[in-house]
Amino acid sequence: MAEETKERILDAAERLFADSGFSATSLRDITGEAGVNLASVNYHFGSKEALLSAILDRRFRPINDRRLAMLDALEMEAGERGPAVEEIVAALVGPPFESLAELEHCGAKFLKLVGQIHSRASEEIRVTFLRQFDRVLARFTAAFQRALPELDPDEVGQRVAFVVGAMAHAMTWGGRIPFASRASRPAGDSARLLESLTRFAAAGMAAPRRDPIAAPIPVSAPTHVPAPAAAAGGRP
Amino acid sequence: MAEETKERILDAAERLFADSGFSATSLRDITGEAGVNLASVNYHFGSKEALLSAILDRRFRPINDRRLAMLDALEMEAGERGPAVEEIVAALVGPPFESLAELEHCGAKFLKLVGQIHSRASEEIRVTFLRQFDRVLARFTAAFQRALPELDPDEVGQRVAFVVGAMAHAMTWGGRIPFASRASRPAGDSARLLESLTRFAAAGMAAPRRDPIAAPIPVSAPTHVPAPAAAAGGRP
DNA sequence: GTATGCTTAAAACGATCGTTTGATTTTCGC
DNA sequence: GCGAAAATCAAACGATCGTTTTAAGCATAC
Repeated sequence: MAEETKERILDAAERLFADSGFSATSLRDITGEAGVNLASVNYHFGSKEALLSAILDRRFRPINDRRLAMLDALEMEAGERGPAVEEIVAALVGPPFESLAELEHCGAKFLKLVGQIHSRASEEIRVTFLRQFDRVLARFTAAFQRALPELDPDEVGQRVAFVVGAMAHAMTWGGRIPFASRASRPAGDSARLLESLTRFAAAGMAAPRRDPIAAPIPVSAPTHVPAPAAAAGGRP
Repeated sequence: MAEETKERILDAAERLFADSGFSATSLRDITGEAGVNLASVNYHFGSKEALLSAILDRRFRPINDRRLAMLDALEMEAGERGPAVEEIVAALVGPPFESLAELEHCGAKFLKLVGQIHSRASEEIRVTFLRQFDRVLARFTAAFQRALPELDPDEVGQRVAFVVGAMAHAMTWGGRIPFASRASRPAGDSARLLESLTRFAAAGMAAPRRDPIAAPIPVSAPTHVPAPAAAAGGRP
């Protein structure tokens, strides 16, 4: 019954962390939900932070392994020229959604937790856990740079960050925007969401490079836009 | 000295919430940092949650006002045909970065906080605060749908969500990916980041629509990808 | 000068937090 | 069946949390 207790704790904590956040969830909430003793968490995991680390590791290890395996297969197949942008994007954003489909309702809670970790991670968690992302994203960034040789490498890195952000947001909110009205629209299944995200990310990654000569981009209309109300202390 | 105390609290709380999160930051941390009395928070704002609400409102109101003003100007200028995708994107993602530049170091902390709110917001905060985003994004989604008439409206909505995610991630992490190595690379100024984001988002928004007839997208190589280690309980 | 309204100060409140303790029960190789 | 190891349990620990209370400062209007 040892392993069962650990998994019950992991499941309950995963759901509660995703719903209420790490700091706002108490060990008593978790053990109460899991139906285990309060001291079990510290017995099996050592501390509350170590529990969070175990949650993230349990879900992300297979996802990242699969990402790298898919990238390996793509590069093996493409040979010298390297895989296309769309293929690399699919290898990056596909595995999390496959896991989501496999985990059914349970996985959805985990993806909400992922979104939190992306924005708020204590120093301890970041160094011990996100290290595996380091190697994943380093490899994917390199693959993108080879597929987009006309781009500045730093530009590629930034665009990878944009893809990660769009992916994290999509996983957290299911492709919807979490606002008051129309918040509960079904908006299609996750396969549809994955396809939209892949298409969006591939187009964004392959966007034309900044022309170093001509005007950069029509970033804002040349009309004068009246700064509204000059709130929050515009420069005096 | 009344207004000064309130602003000192707002500034300190904004920074601490961004660094450590809402739940992990105590009122004693805030008042200690601000150099004011502990009871001042409850006196001026009523509660800790109301303080967070005030922080978000102070920064976001001018940003959203400016977004809508820019969109107004664009639509006024473009006439019947409506503004182009790149222009709408610029009106959506530009104002937060302009505020970032104006606020100097102070604003950077706020943007980190924004990323947190995007993923972890209590029910109370969501309904009272995010309502203004509702009207902003409704208008921008409509503008995008007019600029991209060949796309399914739901598809446009999803892509807007992707843009929001990429933007939130970029604002939180400054266009870098928050991982162990190379975490402190300067990666250029915020103007460069804004331009990259705008170009990426515009290309993603204008991605070709899913062809309802042909094969959807080469989403994964047809080669067999060995599921690595079958970790985390592949289907038995 | 005194009264009044707003703001700050210091202290304490009850509650809840993560963690630890020590005893008890269960498990399992022998 | 026995004894050591593993696991669970109830209870408590010290600390810190958000909030409240009570008193003191300090202007301005009478």
